[in-house]
Amino acid sequence: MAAKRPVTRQRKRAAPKSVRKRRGEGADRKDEIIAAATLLLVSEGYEGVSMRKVAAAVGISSTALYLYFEEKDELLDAVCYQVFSQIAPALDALLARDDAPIDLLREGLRAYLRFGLANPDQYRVVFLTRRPRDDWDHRAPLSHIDRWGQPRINTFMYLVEGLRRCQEAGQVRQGDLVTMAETVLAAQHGLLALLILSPQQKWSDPEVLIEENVGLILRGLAP
Amino acid sequence: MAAKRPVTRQRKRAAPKSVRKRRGEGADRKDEIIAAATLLLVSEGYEGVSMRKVAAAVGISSTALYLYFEEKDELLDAVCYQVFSQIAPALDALLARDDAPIDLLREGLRAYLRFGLANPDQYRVVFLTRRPRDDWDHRAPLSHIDRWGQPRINTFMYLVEGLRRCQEAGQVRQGDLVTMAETVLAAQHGLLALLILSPQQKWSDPEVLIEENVGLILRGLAP
Amino acid sequence: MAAKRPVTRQRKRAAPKSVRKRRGEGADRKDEIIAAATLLLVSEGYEGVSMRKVAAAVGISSTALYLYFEEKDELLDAVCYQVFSQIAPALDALLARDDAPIDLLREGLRAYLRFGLANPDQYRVVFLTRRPRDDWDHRAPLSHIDRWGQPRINTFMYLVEGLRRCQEAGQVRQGDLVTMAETVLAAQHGLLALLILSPQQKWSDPEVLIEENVGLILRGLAP
Amino acid sequence: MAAKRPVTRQRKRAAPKSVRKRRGEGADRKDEIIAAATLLLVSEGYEGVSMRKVAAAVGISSTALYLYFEEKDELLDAVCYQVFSQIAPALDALLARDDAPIDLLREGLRAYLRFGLANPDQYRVVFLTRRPRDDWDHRAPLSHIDRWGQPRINTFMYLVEGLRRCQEAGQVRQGDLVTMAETVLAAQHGLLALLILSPQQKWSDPEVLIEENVGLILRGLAP
DNA sequence: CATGAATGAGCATTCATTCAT
DNA sequence: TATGAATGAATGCTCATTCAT
Repeated sequence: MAAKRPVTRQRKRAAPKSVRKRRGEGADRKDEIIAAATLLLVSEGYEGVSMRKVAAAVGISSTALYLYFEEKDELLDAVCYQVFSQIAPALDALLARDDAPIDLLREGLRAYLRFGLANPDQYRVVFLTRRPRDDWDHRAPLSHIDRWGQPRINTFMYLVEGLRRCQEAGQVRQGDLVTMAETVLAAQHGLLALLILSPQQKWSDPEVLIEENVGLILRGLAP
Repeated sequence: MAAKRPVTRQRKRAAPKSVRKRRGEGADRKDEIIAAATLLLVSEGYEGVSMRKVAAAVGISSTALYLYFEEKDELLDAVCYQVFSQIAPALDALLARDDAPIDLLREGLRAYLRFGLANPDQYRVVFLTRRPRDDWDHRAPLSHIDRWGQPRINTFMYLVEGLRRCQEAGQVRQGDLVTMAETVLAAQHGLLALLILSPQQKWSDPEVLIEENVGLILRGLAP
Repeated sequence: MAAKRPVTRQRKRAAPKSVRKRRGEGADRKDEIIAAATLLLVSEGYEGVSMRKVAAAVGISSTALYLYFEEKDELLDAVCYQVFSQIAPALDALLARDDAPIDLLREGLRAYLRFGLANPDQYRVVFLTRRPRDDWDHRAPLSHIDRWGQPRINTFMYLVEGLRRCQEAGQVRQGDLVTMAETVLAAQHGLLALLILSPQQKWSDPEVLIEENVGLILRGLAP
Repeated sequence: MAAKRPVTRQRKRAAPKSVRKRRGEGADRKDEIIAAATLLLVSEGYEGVSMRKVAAAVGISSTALYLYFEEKDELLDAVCYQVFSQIAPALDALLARDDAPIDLLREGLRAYLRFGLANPDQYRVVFLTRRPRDDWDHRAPLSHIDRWGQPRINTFMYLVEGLRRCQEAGQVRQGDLVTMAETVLAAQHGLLALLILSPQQKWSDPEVLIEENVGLILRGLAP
């Protein structure tokens, strides 16, 4: 029933908007919008997010949305980025601990799955949707500035780093770190994909699947 | 009072159709429709498939679609079934061989990945698309009659069966077969999902990833 | 994993017509169609009658309907005529009895209301719908040939005749018979209109309303 | 309720894209829409009213309709309410007079018929059209707030009140007021229905029919 | 007699987006 | 900064009807 954007539209986002915000009000409003959209995304799912609904939720006209975001996709991007940036601190903290690397890896693997299951819609938007033009690079440095000048954090690199430490500690077999990380990521990603895209299936208990997944990966990585 | 008049009223529509679309040829037409829908599904995603677009692609009126499929979901079902039915024969052949179970499992795992990579669009259609209403049960018996009385083959059960034989032969650790199969499936599915949904990423060489994936899984499953 | 049910779904209508009709069955077929349409009209209401549904109910293609009726309205006409012709015998029988005219009138009034309530959809189609072109004359003779050469019976004239007899017997006040009949008809028609067009209203019990209606009319007509 | 459409609808097609329709002016636009819908309802019947047709008649896009009415039913409600609210004042005035109750009743009965005959289209809209979902209650108090919080006036209750006064004055027979009112309403309604829905019939003179109708009713009600 | 295939018009409603103010 | 008004395109689906066979 929902009408989608006609065709694949060009991103006009090349030039940053540089909204001049006075007294910080701009940013607040923007955050409000993102919050409302996030809520919608979470409660109604991807297709349930429409500009009208977001506007209604915030209490402004839909037109006003376009003051902050040039188009729907930009808003969705913002929502996802905001949510995903929440996982970084956890992984950061993990990396800072001085437990055995293998234990940290295990916890990191669990954390990733838990995060995905806790934010299925965002995960879906970011990782399970084919976007016409995808400007993301999983091999980018952990922390960097993206091509639109936005600061980004690359979760994949946390995994690479975790594996590197384990390798150094002799707790993980030798081999190319990136390939290894890709394989591990895939194994995790697949579980999330199944659980998120086919939620109506009678899968085993998520907690059990998490443990099985992490277990399989760690045994598979053992030297 | 009297009952009413019979008969002749003005014809509303007089104009004869000048050019007719070519007539359909029974099953051929149906296949044509399925093909067009598949193409659309692949190129525009689930939400991008509308009855009108399919009709336009085939070159018939959207109304005509309803001659062949009672509703949109039925058409989509047909598309998926057609794609899916291509996987089974290969797995069937595998199960028939009498090599060591672990070798068959390894080959099966490779075959699954190769099938996915060889048919990325179809894989995406069936396994990487969220269907609002999904009537499919991954735990159904390998060969069974579905609720519409149609014979079905369940690829997931090939995996369960392969694992069972390995377990019996002591080549795979003990544990719940279904959970184990789900975990293995996830690991494979994830690789395909990454490669198919983000083809523009600079992933490692597919053959290498296949071997890494299968290797990780088999080591992870070892007793 | 399994994909979905394929292709052709069961038609709801189970059996295609088993037996071929032989010669002279044409009229029967027509009656069959009328019967099916009547059933639909009654069970689903006016808007629920579509050519497709009628065809499906009879077990023929919708195209075939057009062999018997040039268009939908013609079929509906036939349905109504057939139904309304059922009231004539009852009124005929009434007229033939030799009770006191006033008693016959009373019974006739009741019969009309009961008939309308028993066939609300037909009543609605015939008397409560404004048809673009209405070729009917309430002052036509009781039994006559209409302009298309069809035999017709004019229920209004039963009323006139009933009133005439009462007048002759001194049981009804003097006055123009047609005007009087129109007034009586109106009083009855109005009750049916209310009950039929606003069935969800909490009207008093129909039987009570019938008696009240007939009572009001008879007292109003008294000399 | 004259057609207030101000107008200039001629720019329908001629206008190139850049030329905008004249902007609406709040309530005026709403009234315009109601007027157009009323016209359509009157000329094509309930089923003939579609949002598209209304929009086309007003000269705006069908989407714009939803700016003023949340759904079709809401528009239709507005149409009926607007029409209906024209009857009340006359009856109100009547009730305020202190003539003999029976005389007021007689005048009220005449007034009702005259109103109907003077506004046949509106009468038809409100009382001779079957609404799939009808939220009106003829037994509601004379003046009340309906379920949408709108003030409503219930003409039926004027009749009940008139009858009550007559009963009290011993000028009308005893009996349940509501049933009696329903019967009287029916008798009047029927006359209007006949005259309005079958205007091409050769009915007796309306003035004569009015007097006959009122006479029949009053004699029928006499103690 | 009958059908299978097809059509164009129509339905209510939702969408992202624009633009003058 | 914000809005009210508006739009074109799209959605799934049903309708009466036609026409070649």
